[in-house]
Amino acid sequence: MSKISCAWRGRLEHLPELPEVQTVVNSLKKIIDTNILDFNPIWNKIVYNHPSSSIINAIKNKKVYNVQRSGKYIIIILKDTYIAFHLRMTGHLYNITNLPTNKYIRCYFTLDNNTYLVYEDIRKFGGFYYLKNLELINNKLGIDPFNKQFNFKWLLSNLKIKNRQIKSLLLDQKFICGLGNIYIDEILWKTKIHPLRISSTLTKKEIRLLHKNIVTTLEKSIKYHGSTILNFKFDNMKTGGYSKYLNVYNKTNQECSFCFNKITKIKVASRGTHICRNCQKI
DNA sequence: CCATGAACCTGGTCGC
DNA sequence: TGCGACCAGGTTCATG
Repeated sequence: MSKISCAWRGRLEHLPELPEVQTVVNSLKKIIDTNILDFNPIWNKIVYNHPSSSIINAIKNKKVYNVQRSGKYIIIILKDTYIAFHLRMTGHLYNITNLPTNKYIRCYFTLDNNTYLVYEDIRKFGGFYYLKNLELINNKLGIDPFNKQFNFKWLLSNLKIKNRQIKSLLLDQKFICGLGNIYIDEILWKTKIHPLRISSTLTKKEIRLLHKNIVTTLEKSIKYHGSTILNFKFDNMKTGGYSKYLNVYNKTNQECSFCFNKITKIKVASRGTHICRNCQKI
């Protein structure tokens, strides 16, 4: 039993943000062109915008055209229909040959290639929207960090017109989509910006570096398949490799790898926030 | 406009 | 050993 709880602890360590969601999307490309034979909503609130049982027939016999990412959403494109999954904190979406049995499976889709698309979630915060178009999702999301229009000029002008705590603003998916608690702490530490700094007061120089660090940090994490443990099973554990590159997140009381001062944990926008008080000054 | 906090959840941890 | 209190956190919503 101790082995199990240890595994679960590891599993909870990191939450899905843009790089993790992109990694999941990449791993689900293999379900493209399969047909959905059946949908089993195990937890009745798994579909955000409908009673889950009411969409079973609508999903049956639909072909998967594509799987892509919008912000932290996983968009599964079916004919005239979209499934927009959000993993929230503890969600896991994966394609597997043998249906696992555990109490955290919230729903699964049976595919016509003898595999299953399984959704597991301890805390039941995740789920999906069943949609006819992506308007609802698009209205929730600001610019994607990998959009060409997300450049230094965009960031400069948009930070200047806001008077918000920089961490709170970067957490806002309607401003920039895809960032979350972990990468924001890392990015602000790298840029030597205190998370409580007001966005409009950042200097050009800081914003230039901030822009660069947002893009490069996400790129590097995607390269290492994120820092989230993906498709967890006892006999086949896939782990994202980025965890070892984290500098401040979950490093309270450890040494800052730049100045060797101790990392402190504070509260910003009601989130646990990790900073080096020496590198990041208000 | 902006900040804060509750609600949604469950498992893990800590203090007694 | 166990029990209550509290924490974690992405997002939405209500409130000041």
